[in-house]
Amino acid sequence: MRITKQRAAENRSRVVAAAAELFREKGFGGIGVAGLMHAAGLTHGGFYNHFKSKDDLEAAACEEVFRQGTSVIGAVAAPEKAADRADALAAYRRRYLSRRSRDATGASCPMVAFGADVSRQAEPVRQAYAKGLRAYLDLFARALRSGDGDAQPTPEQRRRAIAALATLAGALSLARSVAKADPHLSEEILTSALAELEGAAPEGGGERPTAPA
Amino acid sequence: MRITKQRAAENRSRVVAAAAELFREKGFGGIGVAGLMHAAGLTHGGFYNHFKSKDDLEAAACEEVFRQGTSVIGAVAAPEKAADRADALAAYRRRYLSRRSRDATGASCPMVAFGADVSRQAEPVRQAYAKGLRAYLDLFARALRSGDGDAQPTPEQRRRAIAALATLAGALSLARSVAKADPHLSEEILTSALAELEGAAPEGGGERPTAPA
DNA sequence: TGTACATCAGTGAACGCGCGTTCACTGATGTAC
DNA sequence: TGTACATCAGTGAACGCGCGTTCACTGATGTAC
Repeated sequence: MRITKQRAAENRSRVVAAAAELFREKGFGGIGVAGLMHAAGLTHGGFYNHFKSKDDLEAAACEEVFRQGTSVIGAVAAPEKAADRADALAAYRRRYLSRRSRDATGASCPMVAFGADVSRQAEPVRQAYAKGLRAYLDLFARALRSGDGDAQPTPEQRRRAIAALATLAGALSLARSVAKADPHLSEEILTSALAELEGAAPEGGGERPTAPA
Repeated sequence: MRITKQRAAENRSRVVAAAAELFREKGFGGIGVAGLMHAAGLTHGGFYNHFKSKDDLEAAACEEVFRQGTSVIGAVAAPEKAADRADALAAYRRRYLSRRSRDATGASCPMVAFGADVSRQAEPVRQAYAKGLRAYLDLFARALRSGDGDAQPTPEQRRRAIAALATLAGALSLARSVAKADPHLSEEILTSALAELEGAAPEGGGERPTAPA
């Protein structure tokens, strides 16, 4: 039952998409080859027509997830005017630290979904992850540059981008880890981190709300 | 070959200690019952004399790891004088965001080691984790209170404690995830987060190094 | 204190199960003429 | 354009393996007298 080359490529994409969702939701070890193929509407035997191994798919899924992530943050970094970027960034923070985003584990950002596991995976997965994170951080730093022109972010802006990303990812991870067992604490974590980031005015022009008057 | 009750209790402790280390290093799914028992110098058959299930040991290991963590942060929160706490906190941050701590995966803080996985584990594990995190956060907020007396931390100090913890855990997690594939980026993440936290002066009395003069 | 026996922590073989991977097979697609 | 055949994506059974868990057994410990 040979099928069209185009159809085969679509099938491969569906497997990668299913993996991108299910690996984030259940972890790399929490879903098997058979389950992934089934989620893509196929049987498990054909898996090795598309991928060298499960590791290979993990790397492909990692790339796919970062591709989505960089697309989102790319839109935040894109506006010409600094004020527009600041607005986009503020909206991004609020979305990132929302209950909706906390509970959408299958659509999560890769840093939170894969963070603890990626260093335990095979080398191609780690390479794909590192490459994705570099791209993501470069864009995030660009989103923080303060001028209206095309200037690259300063080292100071890059430093703050890294710290802000650590706070975002750390807070989402903490909030998610206690979401079921202590919803109140989970909420407190989200709102506290958000308040800190708003107060710290990552766009470089604002001031802390609690700063001495 | 029945053994002393005291010896049996010591054996149980050794299994929990091995699990606390190996679960952090390899993840809950990365080490099996047989491997854990072997690491404690026993054979796997006796496992169920001490624990109801692997889940049960996971919860016990989680408690153990938080017991260690709260002991460390408790020492930071303990000093009577605010300046002593500030010094202890600064030392804690530098230790937490060091290469040594990044590479010591088996001795890691539970937020980074278990963060992504804990919400996928059985309920007792999530309960143990949530209880541990509450205790840890309470102490961390106490470490940030600014007065010399016995005063509880203010809501503002608690908020900043949560945000600082998110930054610490997020940065360590990011740094660890790219440690092998991109050591330079890993280092940059550690130093950037540390600089941001030093600048933000979490003890409440300092000022940002980049604040307008 | 000494004796007799029940208890139970530890052992290692065995279980059923799900995993990643391999394989012979199918039959529509792609291609050579 | 039509025909003949090689290709190869997909199927489902089968593989070896490691996992969590169970079990009959051992023998020193703990206890009742």
